[in-house]
Amino acid sequence: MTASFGRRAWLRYSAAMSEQNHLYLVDGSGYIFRAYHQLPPLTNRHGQPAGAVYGYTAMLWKLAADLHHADGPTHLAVIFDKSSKTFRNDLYDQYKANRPPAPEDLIPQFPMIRDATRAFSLPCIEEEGFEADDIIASYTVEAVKRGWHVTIVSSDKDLAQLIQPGVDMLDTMKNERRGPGYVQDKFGVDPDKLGDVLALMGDSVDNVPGVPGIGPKTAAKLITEYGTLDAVLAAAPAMKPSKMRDNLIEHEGMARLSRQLVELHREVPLPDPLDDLVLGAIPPEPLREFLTYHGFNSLLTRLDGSSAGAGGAMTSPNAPRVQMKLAGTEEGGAPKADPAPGFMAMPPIDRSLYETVTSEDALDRWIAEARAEGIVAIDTETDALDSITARLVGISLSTGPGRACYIPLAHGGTDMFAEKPDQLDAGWTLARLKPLLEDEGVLKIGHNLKYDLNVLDRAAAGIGGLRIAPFDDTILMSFDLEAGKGLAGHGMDEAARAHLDHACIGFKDVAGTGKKAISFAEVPLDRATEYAAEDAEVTLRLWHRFKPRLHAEGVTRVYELVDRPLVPVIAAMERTGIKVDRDYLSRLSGEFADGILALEKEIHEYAGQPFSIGSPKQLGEILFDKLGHKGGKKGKAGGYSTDVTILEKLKAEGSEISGKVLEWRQFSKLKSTYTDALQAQINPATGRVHTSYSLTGAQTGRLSSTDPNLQNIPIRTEIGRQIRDAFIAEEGKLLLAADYSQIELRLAAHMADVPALKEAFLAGEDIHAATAQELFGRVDRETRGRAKTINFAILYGISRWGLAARLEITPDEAQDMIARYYDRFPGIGVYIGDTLEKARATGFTQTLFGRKTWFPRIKAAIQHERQGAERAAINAPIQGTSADIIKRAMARMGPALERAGLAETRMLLQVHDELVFEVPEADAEAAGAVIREVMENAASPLVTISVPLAVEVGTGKSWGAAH
DNA sequence: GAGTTCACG
DNA sequence: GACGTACGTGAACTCT
Repeated sequence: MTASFGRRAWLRYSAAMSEQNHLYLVDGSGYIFRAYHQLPPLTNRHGQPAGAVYGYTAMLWKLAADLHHADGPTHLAVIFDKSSKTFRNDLYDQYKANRPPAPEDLIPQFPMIRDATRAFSLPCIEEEGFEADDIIASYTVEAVKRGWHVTIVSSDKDLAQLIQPGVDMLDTMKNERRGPGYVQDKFGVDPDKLGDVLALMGDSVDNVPGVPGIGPKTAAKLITEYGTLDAVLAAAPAMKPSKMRDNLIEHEGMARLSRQLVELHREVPLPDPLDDLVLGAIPPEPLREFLTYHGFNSLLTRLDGSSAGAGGAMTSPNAPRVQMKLAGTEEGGAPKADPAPGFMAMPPIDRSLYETVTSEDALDRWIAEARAEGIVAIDTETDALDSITARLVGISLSTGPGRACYIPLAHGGTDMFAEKPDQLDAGWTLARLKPLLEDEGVLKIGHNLKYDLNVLDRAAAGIGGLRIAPFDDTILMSFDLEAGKGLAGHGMDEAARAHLDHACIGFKDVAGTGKKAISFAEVPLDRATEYAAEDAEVTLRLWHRFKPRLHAEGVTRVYELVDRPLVPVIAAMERTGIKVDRDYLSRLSGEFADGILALEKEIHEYAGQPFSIGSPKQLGEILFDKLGHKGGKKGKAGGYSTDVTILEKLKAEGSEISGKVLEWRQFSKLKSTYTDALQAQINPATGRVHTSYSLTGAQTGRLSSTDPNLQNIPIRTEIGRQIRDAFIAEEGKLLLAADYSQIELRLAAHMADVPALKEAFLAGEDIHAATAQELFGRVDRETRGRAKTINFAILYGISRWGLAARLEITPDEAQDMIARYYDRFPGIGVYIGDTLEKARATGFTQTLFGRKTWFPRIKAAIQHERQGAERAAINAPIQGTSADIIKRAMARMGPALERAGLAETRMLLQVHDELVFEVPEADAEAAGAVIREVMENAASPLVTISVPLAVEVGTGKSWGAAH
């Protein structure tokens, strides 16, 4: 049989013999966009964007693999839109006119997707002047006439008009089959009435006008009631007077036009006869070639694995079916979301390829290679975690997959007489690398480059320091793409696991842990090379993953204009540090110690026994069990809660021991967290304290500060405030503190567009007093205080219970107050509603600068989790915009000061809405003016804020005095 | 390492 | 009817 029949002929014969033909019509064009948006923006082996191609290929694979299933395809074709102009544009020139142009990195994928189709040897159909929908409709009509089953592979709701007995739809991305019930569920009518419903409701995506004010619900109601669009329009004048009636009459023409636009053209001449669409053996060779070209390795593996046993695929008509079955169903047939480890644009990481660079020639080779590639990832190895004291131990570079090296510089410890491995001189190496690192034509990539910048700049002090430019930072890319999106952090190991499916060698694996831990300088060179070079290669690979995503996901602006410029700025702030008065702190520590001792005695006397006051467990037992105070259990572990609100309450009820415990807590907090800790943090070499800022620590885009945290130095109480006086200026200089006044409320007024609040800010009024006037009709201490609480509650995402607890009123009263606020400040309610709606629809919120924060729990089934996410989502755009603005100010500050001849003014600290500078006394006034100017105008020109941003500036010998 | 408490914006 | 109450952080301490 095979000898006398051609392949196609046989297939036609075999299809005719099967009991039930089943035609699959794939909406190729519709699929491209969904695959593009739903899949990560992968690149293929040639660095071309290919995410949509991969998604599409995987989907075809799965469909073809279903061939053998009872309801699988016997015939299959992929239909594409040929051009953007169709007969619908002649009907209505605005049709699809609001479509944004296809994303830049999608355009090259269109032809690649047609290639994919051909690689599967599948018919690829398109027709000038018609949309894919019309061709699909026409094939459907023809197939139904012949009694075939039809499955339309698409998620386009317009195509749901074709659903009927024997015709269904398949949404492969949601893995959902849709019959008539789907249309009923979703649109409230049968598929044959769907066109009328769509005509009434319109479609903003295709720019089908419809009738204003009529959405899916009303449209379905009308069509159900009157039967057809014509009947609805005819009946309109007789309807009871309403806006809807008026709209139906006024927009009758548009409704009829919309009907034509959504109508599918069902009589397009079929470009290929139905029988030619038969699906049979898929020759493996073209497919293999295609998969190999792109580097779709996971699919390639399946192809090879499955065809190995089916040798005669090309000659035996039965074999191909077996082949595809094996190929496509081995994993339950879900290749579409397969982030297959094999689908890396690059070969797997192979640590045996790394080179240890110990000669000048070898280093020069690597520098030349970096120049040739125009791109190099860099990572430094040191002997400590903090970048200010850490000593440079080695540098790793990577110029491409499998191309990475490690340059040891200080291995073998510090003992100058000990035997050390052969390695290059650090000073010579840095001098050699400097031109490369500063070469405008070579992009440098780091993962948390701020760290490397600090280490390298200090190590290169002898040669005038080191800049790195231009650069990209993959930790910031990760943060800007996915803040809040599940990953705990954005560190290299975690990022490599998440995005490269690769487990890096752990630091512990090379250096050990606990007592046996050794410095990286003690790690043998072979191990050190594997570890360090891997980090550089991983950084480079992460960059390849992230770079195309920045644009595709709309975060280029925040990355390039807000976060990335901050890296050298923050690095410089960390290196500068701030002077701290050790003697003063030591005196304070002593005073606090005395206070603690005296209080301890008193507390033990009240308790009638000694106990550990710092233990909430013991304290709870003393207060509630022994002394009989009431306060109930609260904590998760069943213990008593003894926090400040409880103790304040007890104190107000006359419990003297509670008051003493509060005082004791304040003293011991101040001593252990601040006066003692801060002294220990003074860098002996500089006499200053150098905090470390994290640019990726806070989901909203704020910075965070650690080791020590200089963003929570006391200020609210008089005793705590004394600690601020320990932060001082050098001789002949002053500290200058510049604060944004009420920046978050100002942003809320702008973003929610609240007229009353905006006016108050424009008039320079006391905003809490103005709020009190508006809410309570009078301003005094009490009403202003309440207004202030409510204003903050709004920023934080209000709940009646939260507000009730703060104001010590009932939740009902709090609810009334919230309602009053919404009433007096229209805009707030709308803002909250819109923000939540968008967060639920997209999964993220955005700042005015485009910063995304993801809220995966916004749809959590557990109420309090969901509500927590909602509150955070309400706050994030405001807190995040504020963070963006001060970051813009910081990035511009250095150049602005320099232009003004104030280069000696140094920025030291950032505390969310405050910047602290050290300035020569003589320059204080001029610097204050420049700083204010930069901060107040930091949003523009990127973003225009409709309320002024006010900045308060103060100076003094200490931070305390500068406020 | 989790839980509690408390310092900041 | 209970949930645990505001958003974002980091550090110190206790106890398992």
